[in-house]
Amino acid sequence: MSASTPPEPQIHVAVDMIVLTLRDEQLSVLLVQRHDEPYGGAWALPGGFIEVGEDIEAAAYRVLADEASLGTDDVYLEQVRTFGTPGRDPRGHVVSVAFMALGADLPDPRHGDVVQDARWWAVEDLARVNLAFDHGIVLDAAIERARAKLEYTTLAATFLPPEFTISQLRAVYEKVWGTTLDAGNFHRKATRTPGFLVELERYAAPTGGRPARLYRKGHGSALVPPLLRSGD
Amino acid sequence: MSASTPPEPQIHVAVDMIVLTLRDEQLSVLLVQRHDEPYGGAWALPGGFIEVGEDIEAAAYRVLADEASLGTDDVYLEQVRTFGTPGRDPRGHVVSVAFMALGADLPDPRHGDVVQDARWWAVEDLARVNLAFDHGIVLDAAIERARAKLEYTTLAATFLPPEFTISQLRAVYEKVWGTTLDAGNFHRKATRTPGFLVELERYAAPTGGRPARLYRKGHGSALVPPLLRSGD
DNA sequence: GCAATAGTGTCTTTAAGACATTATCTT
DNA sequence: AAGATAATGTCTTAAAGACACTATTGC
Repeated sequence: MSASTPPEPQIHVAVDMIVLTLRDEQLSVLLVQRHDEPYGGAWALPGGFIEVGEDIEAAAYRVLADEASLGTDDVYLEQVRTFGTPGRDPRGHVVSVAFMALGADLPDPRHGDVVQDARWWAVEDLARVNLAFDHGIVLDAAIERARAKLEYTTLAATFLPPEFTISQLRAVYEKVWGTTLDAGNFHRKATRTPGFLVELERYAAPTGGRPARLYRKGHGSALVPPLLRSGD
Repeated sequence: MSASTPPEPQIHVAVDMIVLTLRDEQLSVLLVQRHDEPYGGAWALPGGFIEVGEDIEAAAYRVLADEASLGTDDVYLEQVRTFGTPGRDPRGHVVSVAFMALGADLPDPRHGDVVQDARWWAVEDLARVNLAFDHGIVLDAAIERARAKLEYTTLAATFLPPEFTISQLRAVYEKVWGTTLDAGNFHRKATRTPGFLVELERYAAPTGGRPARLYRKGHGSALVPPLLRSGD
């Protein structure tokens, strides 16, 4: 274990990545286990310091590549908020720009060079996880952002492969929101909202029932009127 | 945040304030005129560097006090986004956290110690203004955030004094969105949305017509279902 | 045939859009 | 009284909720 550095008279800028995907029907987030102090043994969001002259988004993609083996095309990336309360990192004043990264069925993290232990955690199970720094708050902000954006954008499709069925799309909403939705009403909403979906002439392999038509994400980004959670 | 050691040459962290209010029936933003290079003579968002050990929000309030004579209770403050493209400030690598600050009928800026020239600009007239740095982009992001938040939150009331009429509230929407709304339908929406308004037993001084009932902001923060711009 | 999944149709309810109408003030 | 502004009411339309029903597969 390396000797702890004394706090320098400098503000450091970092990125924290909240990588979300659906795995085994569960909304899951990628966490890495810390081996150094502070918070040795605790789980943390993948992150890293921004270098001088480096763009914030570029740093975010760099961390995704280094710590999650994810490329630019694998995820949708969006800034969530910047956290900079002085005491949040005991080593010094660290200002962190939080990003959420959403992707379809992302792979298990490779162990190796940079990261020792990294794994997906179901959001549902996070109460049992000891999170480093203020990462619990950061995580909550990102998850709430993702949940809210499903309401008024077409972002749900980023959790799915390029071609998908309406049932899969509905499952995204249900898993991310933790609710159930009426299949018929959801079908109507999804197919009649302009720009949401592009109907294909192909069908998914049947799974013990009528084969489902395949769709692709449409070009629209807004869902007007929105699809509200409130209705349950 | 977990991996590498921070680099030597510094990244500076700043806050940029987008202070919005309604003045003379127009959505307006506070800008300060620069006297130093770079961008000497151009107009810029009020802003300042964060000091080591200083909270980001605290820095935002400090800038509001110094450059706009505004206190904590005068405005609603919300983080918008963080801008950090390396070339945005020719003097070095500056990462700026943008905040929007919304207030009711904010006063003219005092000239003096810190700021030489500061004034309110109608958002409508901004096309004619030479803006420093990337402040045009920052400003656009904040204005769009404010416009969007009127749709699904009760934020419109922050542009008004504690007690206000429904017509004044409607005017907020109309001026911020640049649209007109049906008075009757807006009245229905405002009064029947739970948590939006608290009805008072008092009336505004009549202005050549039936006196308008006074309302106070309710405790709700969300507007469900939202009040969409699309309808115009 | 039956169970399972996908998709459509129908009725009801909610809420918005487009007004007309009434209420209460100033002049 | 006329004009202005505020508030309410009514009719229509859009869209969601709550289903029932049909369609197409595997077994």
